[in-house]
Parts: sequence; C-alpha cells; structure tokens
Amino acid sequence: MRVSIDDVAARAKVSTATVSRALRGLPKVNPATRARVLAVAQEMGYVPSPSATRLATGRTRTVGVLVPFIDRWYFAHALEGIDQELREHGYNLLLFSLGGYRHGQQRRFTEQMVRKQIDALVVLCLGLSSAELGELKLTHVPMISVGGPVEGCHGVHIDDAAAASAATQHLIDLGHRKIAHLSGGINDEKNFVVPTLRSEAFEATLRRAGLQFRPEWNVAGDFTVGEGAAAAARLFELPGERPTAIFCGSDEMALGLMFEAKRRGIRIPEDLSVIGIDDHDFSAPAGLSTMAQQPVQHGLLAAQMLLAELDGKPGAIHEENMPFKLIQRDSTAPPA
Amino acid sequence: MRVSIDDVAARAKVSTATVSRALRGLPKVNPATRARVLAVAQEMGYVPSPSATRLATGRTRTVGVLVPFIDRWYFAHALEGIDQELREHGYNLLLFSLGGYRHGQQRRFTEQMVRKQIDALVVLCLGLSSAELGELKLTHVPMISVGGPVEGCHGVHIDDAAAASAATQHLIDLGHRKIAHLSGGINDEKNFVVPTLRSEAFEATLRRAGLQFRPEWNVAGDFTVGEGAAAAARLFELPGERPTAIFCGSDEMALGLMFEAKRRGIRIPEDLSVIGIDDHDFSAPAGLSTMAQQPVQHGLLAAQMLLAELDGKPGAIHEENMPFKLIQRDSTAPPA
DNA sequence: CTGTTAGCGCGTTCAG
DNA sequence: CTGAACGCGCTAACAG
Repeated sequence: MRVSIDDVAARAKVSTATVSRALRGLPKVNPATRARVLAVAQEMGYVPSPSATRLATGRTRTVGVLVPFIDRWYFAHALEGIDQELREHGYNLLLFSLGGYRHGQQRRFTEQMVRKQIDALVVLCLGLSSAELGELKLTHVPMISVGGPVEGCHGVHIDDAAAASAATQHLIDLGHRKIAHLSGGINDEKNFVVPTLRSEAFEATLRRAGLQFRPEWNVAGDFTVGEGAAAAARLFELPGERPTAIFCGSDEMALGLMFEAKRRGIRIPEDLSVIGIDDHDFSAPAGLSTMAQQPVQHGLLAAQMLLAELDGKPGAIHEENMPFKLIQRDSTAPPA
Repeated sequence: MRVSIDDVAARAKVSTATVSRALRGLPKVNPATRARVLAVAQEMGYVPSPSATRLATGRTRTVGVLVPFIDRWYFAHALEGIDQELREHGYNLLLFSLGGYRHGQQRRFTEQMVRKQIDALVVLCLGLSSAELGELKLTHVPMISVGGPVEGCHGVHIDDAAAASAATQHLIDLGHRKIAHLSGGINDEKNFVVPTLRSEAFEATLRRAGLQFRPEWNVAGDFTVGEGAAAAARLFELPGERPTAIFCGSDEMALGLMFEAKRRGIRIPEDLSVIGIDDHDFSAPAGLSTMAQQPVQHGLLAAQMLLAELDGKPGAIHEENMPFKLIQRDSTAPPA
C-alpha cells in the first residue's frame, strides 16, 4: 500500500539519495539512472510523503490565507485568483476564515495556526491590530495584504480614495449637486480602513466641487445587500429635500439600495442616480454603473509576488496599485 | 527562536517523553511534573512542530475541501460552515478549487494533492467520475459530499427533487397553469446531477397536476445571474403565448431573470410569478420567493460527521437529508 | 555521478 | 509514574 523512498531505492538498486535527486530533477544524475528510477517509482505508485519532506526541508509548500468572511464577493474572487496561481506552482492553500471581524480573544490565529504550517501568508481585506501584526512579523513569514492596505505590510489593491473620488466625480460631471453617500464599515473593526478611505474621498471630492456635504445624507451599511437596503430605507425616510444621486461604497450595498428604491417607487436613474464600486457579478445584469475592480487579478498578483519571494527573489513583495475603471450602465444619468 | 521539545525537556529536567505526555494531557503523569512542564513550555513559548507530529503520527489534522468554484453562493456558505466546525476542533482546512467543472487532464487532483496531506475530504457539489472516485477510495480517506449527491459516497444535502417539486407545486397552488422552467446545468458536467434532479422533478410535478410540459419553455442557465438573465431573454423573445409563472433552478438565476424582466417592462408578480431555490443573500432584499436551504448548516454537519469518524466512531458518516422550506415573498402571486 | 551518514522534531513502545 | 531508544520518510552534507 504505502511505498516509501527506500522501497523504490531497493527496487531500482540505487541509494535513497539518488532516488530523491532523480525524482526532484536535480542535476548530476545519470540520465539512464534517472530514467530507471522514474520508471520504478511510477510502476510502484510512489508519492513522496509531504510530512517527511516538510520536516526535512522546513518548507511546507503551503500558503495561508487569512480572511474575515468567505461569502463576500471580493473575498471569494480574490481567493479564486490566489488559488489558481498557487495550484499552478504546486503550492497548497490553507484557509483561515475568522467568520467575522471579531477582535481580541476570538482571534488568536497567529500562534498555533501560522507556526510552521505555512511558508507565506496572504491577509485578505483584514485590518490587523499592531499586536497581531507584530506577532506575525516575528514568525518571519513573508506576508502580503490584498484588497485593503495593512499598515506595515505591502499589499495589492486599488487606490480606494482615487476610485471613490472618481465615482463621485462621475455623478458631479452628470450635473448632480445633491449627492448622498452609503458607506461601508458600520460593523467593521477600526483597523480596516477601506470604508473610511472611500468615505473621506467622497467628502473631499464634494467639497472640491464646491458642493455641500450633508451629514444626514451619509448612511452606513456593512457592505452587504441586506444592510444596504436597510440603510437606504433610513435615507429614503428622511424628511425634507431628496438627493438626486448617491455614491455607494460597494456594489452590493448599491444593489440593496436599488431594491429598496424599487419597492418605494423611486425610479432609477430618473429620480435617483446610483453608482457603486466593484463590478459585482450582479451589477451588469442589474444595470448598475460602477467603478470596476478585478479581485481575481489582485489575488493572482499577490500570490505571484509571494511565490517569487519564496523562490529566493528578495524584494519581490511590494506595494501595487491595481487599475479600476468607470463602467457606466443604466443607473446613472443627469438629474431630471 | 525555534524551541523544540528537547529544549523544554532539558529545562524542566525531565525526558522528552514526559513533556510530550504532559502537554497532550495524557494520564499517568504526576500533577506536579505536569504543572512544571506546562509552565516551562509556556515561558519558552514552545509550540510543537506540526510537520514532526504529522510524520510521527501519520495524521495531519487537516481536512481537504474540493470545490468547483468558490465564488458561488452555495459553496462560499458551505465553506464557512465547514471552516467553523474544523477550526473549533483544531483542524486545518486545505482548499482545492478546480476553477470550474473541467474534466479529464485538467483535474488530476487525487494523487499528489490528497495523498498524505489530509485526514478526510469534503467534496462540495462536485460530480466525480467513477475513475476519480475509485482513486479517492483507494487512499482510504474518509469522504463526504455536500450539496449534491455523489454516487458511492455519503453526503449531506437537501432532497433536490422534493424541493423542486414543492416550488413548482407552490406555483400550481397559486393557480398557475402555464409554467416555464429555467434550469441550471448548461455548462456543468454530466456527473453533477443536481440540475437534472430539479428539472425532472419540475416536469413530473407538472404532469402529475395534469399540466402541459412545453419543451420550448424550458431554458437553461449555469446557475449564475448573468446566464440567468441571458436565458430569460431567450424565453421572453419566444413568439406566441407567454407563461404566467416560472420555476428557476436557483435564486441567482431567478434574480437574473427578474433583472431582465424589469428591463423589458414585464412586471413581477403581475405579469409573471417567479420562484427559485436557495434563499440567496439577495433574495430577501429583492423580494424573491424561494425554497430556502441552509448551506452553512450543511457544511457544519458534514464536518461534524467527518470529525466524529476521525475520532474513532465508525459509521459516523451517513446520508443526511437537510430541511428546506418555502419562503413566499413578493415575486409569486395568483395569475392575473 | 553516487552512496553513507546524519539529522529534521516528535510520538511511542518497553523497561525500570 | 518516568526515561532511553527507536522510527516516521525524506533531504542535505560529505565522501568517494
């Protein structure tokens, strides 16, 4: 059943060292010998034991991915990209989901989980506390963030401020003056800065255009459709003047808002223009204008940088700003 | 930096064997000794090397999860459930994404990937060929399927035929006679039977009610919004009589259809009733009636069964039918 | 080019 | 209750 390297060596009449070298394609092995070893290994169905290899080399050929949730558009797609790249290079992907942005005791992942289990780590859209970051640094595991800047750690992501600003500017360019904002981050931890970056950019862009920033037109969701719809309801029920456009911190919240608008007979874009960020799978079918980003590419690139670093190319891990672009669909138009 | 069991043993003035026993809570260790060892280990920051433990015990404390995609509602949620349960018991989750339902050469995961890397395997909504199944069986790794029946392998999932039948019956009960069907599985592999089960149940339920089954009203998507919308477009452009209701093989496709309907001015539910299966995150905000299932629970239970089996309880892995229930929202109503 | 010899770090008999 | 010694399966020097 379980055939080990010694069995192969015996059968091929060579030493285990030679088998090891032959199988791993190392130089300095007689082609004839290599061929024989390969043949024997093949016919015996030999597969090296990863555990033994790990113990001997100290490398696991495994990359860890730390993620707050997996059931969110950005995370799932970034994961797909990371996985593709890793798999292609024979690396394993060990998934650590925190099941939420919990803090403190709930999140003691650093020690047991990371220790000697992985060669590198991807931190997905997750604000880490400085204590957590410190612990991770101590393990000397190469590390990179994806989807949101993490202080003291390189990462690949879009320029959130620029993207938010461009989205807001699109509304302004269409002629809107009364613009509201549906921001993310209502339940997120302090260290996850993405929602803040987007909100601040929104406000700055408004002011730069000489427009009024109204705090009451600033509602918050948590990046989900459900909370997006709930926040929209709060906004729509505000007395007084109505905004003619709204910038949402994510497409998923924007879609929630659109559902709520439809329920109330608010027409989009006639009564209200809506723009989000992401280019979520639902956005095209729903006709939502958005600032598109490509999480799969983010994941792919991050994994590439990690693998390069592990491959002995120091400095391979660096900050990378990914492209985003406006996709105008049916949800934005000049104000009536 | 790296402190091993020998260091702890030396410092505590005991043998490595005693350290091992003390740390793992085995009986037959003097309480005083245990306390001292624990203290020393603690202060030295000792953490056992997983690689060494694996090699010595032959167990990896890792469960593999095989999944076609991760960026789909069902998979992401089931994964969340699996992860929760695993994490709680100190198990790792090794993710294998196939990035699609590819076949043949593209899918040689069985050997290298599974061999000696995992203690058990979860197969997520993935039809396996009999050859692949055979290979997996040979590894003697406990295995369970989630979300779709896999021949020759126990699993946890809903009764797809029953759920589809109930959804269809809901439309019939409302008084609909002209019912169409948006099925999944257009691009899926033959061995993934879920779409077929649902479609067949739809047809059978129709016939049982004495209603006509019209092949031309049977369009197919691939479980995504995009394809759902595309399929809906094909349906809506058919000449002649229009259906008054439609049963969709998944909520995501149903939502795609709703977007397409809105674009064409087809009112829901006035002109067309729509029901899906899942209770996708978008369904409640969108007001979509559905046959709800709970993938997180599916994943949780599957992981529990696997862990029980690994814990020495043979027969822990068995077939389990999970509940589903009708949630009527705004997308279904009696025909006009 | 190839074989020998040590470890890698821990679990596990088997004596004591 | 505790310790000594061996083995898990493979890689990495170091000879030859």
